[in-house]
Amino acid sequence: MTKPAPAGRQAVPAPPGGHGETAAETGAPARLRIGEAAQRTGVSERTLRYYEEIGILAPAGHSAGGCREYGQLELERVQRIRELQELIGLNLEEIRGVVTREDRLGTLRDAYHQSEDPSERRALVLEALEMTEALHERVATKVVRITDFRDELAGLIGRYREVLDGLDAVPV
Amino acid sequence: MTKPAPAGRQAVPAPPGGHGETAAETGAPARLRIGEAAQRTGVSERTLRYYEEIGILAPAGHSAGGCREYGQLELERVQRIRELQELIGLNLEEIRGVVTREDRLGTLRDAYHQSEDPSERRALVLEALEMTEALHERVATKVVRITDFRDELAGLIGRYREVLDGLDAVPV
DNA sequence: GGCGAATCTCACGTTGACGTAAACTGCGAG
DNA sequence: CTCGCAGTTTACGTCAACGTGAGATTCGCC
Repeated sequence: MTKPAPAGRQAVPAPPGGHGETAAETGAPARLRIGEAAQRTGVSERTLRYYEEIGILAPAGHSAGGCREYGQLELERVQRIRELQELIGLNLEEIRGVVTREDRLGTLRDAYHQSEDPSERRALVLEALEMTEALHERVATKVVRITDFRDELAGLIGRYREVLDGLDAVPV
Repeated sequence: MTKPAPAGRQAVPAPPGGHGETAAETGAPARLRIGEAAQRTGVSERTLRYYEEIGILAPAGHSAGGCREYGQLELERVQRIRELQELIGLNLEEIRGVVTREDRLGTLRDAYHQSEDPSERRALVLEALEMTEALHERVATKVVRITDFRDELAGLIGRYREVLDGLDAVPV
């Protein structure tokens, strides 16, 4: 990581497209190489390669020479991964479970899969639904706990302020 | 960890005191040895020793033979540490910063320190206040982000349900 | 087509937070 | 007194999630 980058909540800036030739013109959805992809997402290049290595993030494609290329989808996926990792506290193994299930579901939307066995498609959606519900449950619990904790801190701050006022009332 | 223990939100059960001899009688505030302390807090004995090793949790005292003894305060402190660790995502180094500052402030409450330099006491409280405010800020940000994420998941669940209903409408 | 910057693929190193095994000790029951 | 258990110190092992070169390739600009 060369530049820490506020790590805040700015959305991943879409790949360039300076004036008019965004994607609809070129057909190619504006790909980034690993260096810039790393900068935009705020992770290291090594991290992107590692994510690929363990199978949670594949580049959108490769250049003729073999350089990884990432599109908007992949950048957002990195954000998703980081969110699950830092915010929820999942490890990459658990994250793999989440994203692969989402991927399998994503293939459903592709037209050439519409012909598949309907009951199997139902099973896929159901599986994704159940996993999402489990994740939601987990997150909801965490929201409650962390909210409580925040309020405790607020109370603590109030008491500190009182003590401080008490001390100020009796100056040196 | 021998018994996983739901890891939920039950308060740390106070050390025994079977019938009437809680603490006011014996003078000693009901100490536990490391094995039971570990069980009650849901961490391993190694973890308790490790916390001591890195200076974030000292046992209340030792038995004649050198066994560590933990009281209610220490058990709660373990919970606090785990909360900061798992819920907020602080590492033990950061946690050390939090708890030691709280400790230094805690000595203020001890009567025999009332005589200290008032301006120094003010500085101590101020320091703890500022650190707590910084932590509160950090936690508040996290609350917002994780709440958003939870709501996103809820929306996702809704859409999955719709898709599923759509599939069910066209039975096999 | 040449050159410096960016990427590539191994492959070993690191760090935090413990796990785990070994050898020793204190102590209450039988 | 001995057995056995819970506890102690010391020290090496582990695992995830990358960090960090080394040496070979590729990119893109002059």
